[in-house]
Amino acid sequence: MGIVRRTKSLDLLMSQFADSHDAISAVALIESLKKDVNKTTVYRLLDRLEDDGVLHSFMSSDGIKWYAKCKGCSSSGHADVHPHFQCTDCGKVDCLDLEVTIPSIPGRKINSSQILIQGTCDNCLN
Amino acid sequence: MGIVRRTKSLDLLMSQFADSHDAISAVALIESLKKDVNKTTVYRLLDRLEDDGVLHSFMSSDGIKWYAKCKGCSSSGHADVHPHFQCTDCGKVDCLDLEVTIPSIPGRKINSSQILIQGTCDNCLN
DNA sequence: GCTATATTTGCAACACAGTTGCAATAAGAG
DNA sequence: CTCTTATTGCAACTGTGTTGCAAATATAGC
Ligand SMILES: [Mn+2]
Ligand SMILES: [Mn+2]
Ligand SMILES: [Zn+2]
Ligand SMILES: [Zn+2]
Repeated sequence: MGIVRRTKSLDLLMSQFADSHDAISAVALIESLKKDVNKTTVYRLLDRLEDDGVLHSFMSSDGIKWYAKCKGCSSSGHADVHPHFQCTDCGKVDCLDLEVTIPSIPGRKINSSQILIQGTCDNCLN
Repeated sequence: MGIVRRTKSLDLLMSQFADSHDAISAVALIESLKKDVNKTTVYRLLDRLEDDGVLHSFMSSDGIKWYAKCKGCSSSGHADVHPHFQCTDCGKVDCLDLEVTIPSIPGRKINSSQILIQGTCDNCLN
């Protein structure tokens, strides 16, 4: 169930991701679009965009969902796997272009892994 | 705000963690204790036990909170940092005794990291 | 451009994990 | 045993996300 029609809501939502590669929380998206787009629509668009490989999502440790643009993913799968970094000072969350190797675990089959790193971003360090 | 008094609720809760080192979700704890302990009490005990370094917690990707026993932690800090593994077949979640190295990131200070690995557990593989 | 149709949307109501205020209960120090 | 204070249960609440359904609208075909 991906995106079929190019709607105003879709353009408004995607424009939120236009300027940067930072992640944006569903809650923040709903807040900044609330004049124009119903929250149900925001959630539904996010779901479909994730299905399409346009956005990917992850949970922060406080249980809220974040979205960011994919690079090189498609509806057949998310190939763009990477850790995420949350600044505990300013709250900004972004995707890290970083390879973290998960050692294989005897007797278990690993399908995916999510890494959330917390700390202070370069903006907040200075 | 840690645990001060040895209560019946506390014993009942801790007995859930007695037999294994698997993680247990807050939701599952509330369910299995519901005859004897109010859910508010369960949440409050879990908070305090985490403060005391007796339990540690983490979120699974569906946004629910899990708890497991600590090894060598105290109220002054959680030292026992490790990845968690969730079996997508049977739902079991456990702590991995495994060191994963997070490379340092230029311009950022890392304080903590959470790693959640998903796959199939040894029980479900056979 | 118009029409038909399937997709998308908004709304209200809901689900569900977790929290809060407060009065009642009970641990345990003395 | 008594008193103080931590703990508990309850009911009501918060916040994120979901669902059913009727109304709106994108767009393919003409
Ligand atoms: Mn990302
Ligand atoms: Mn653990
Ligand atoms: Zn920052
Ligand atoms: Zn399993």
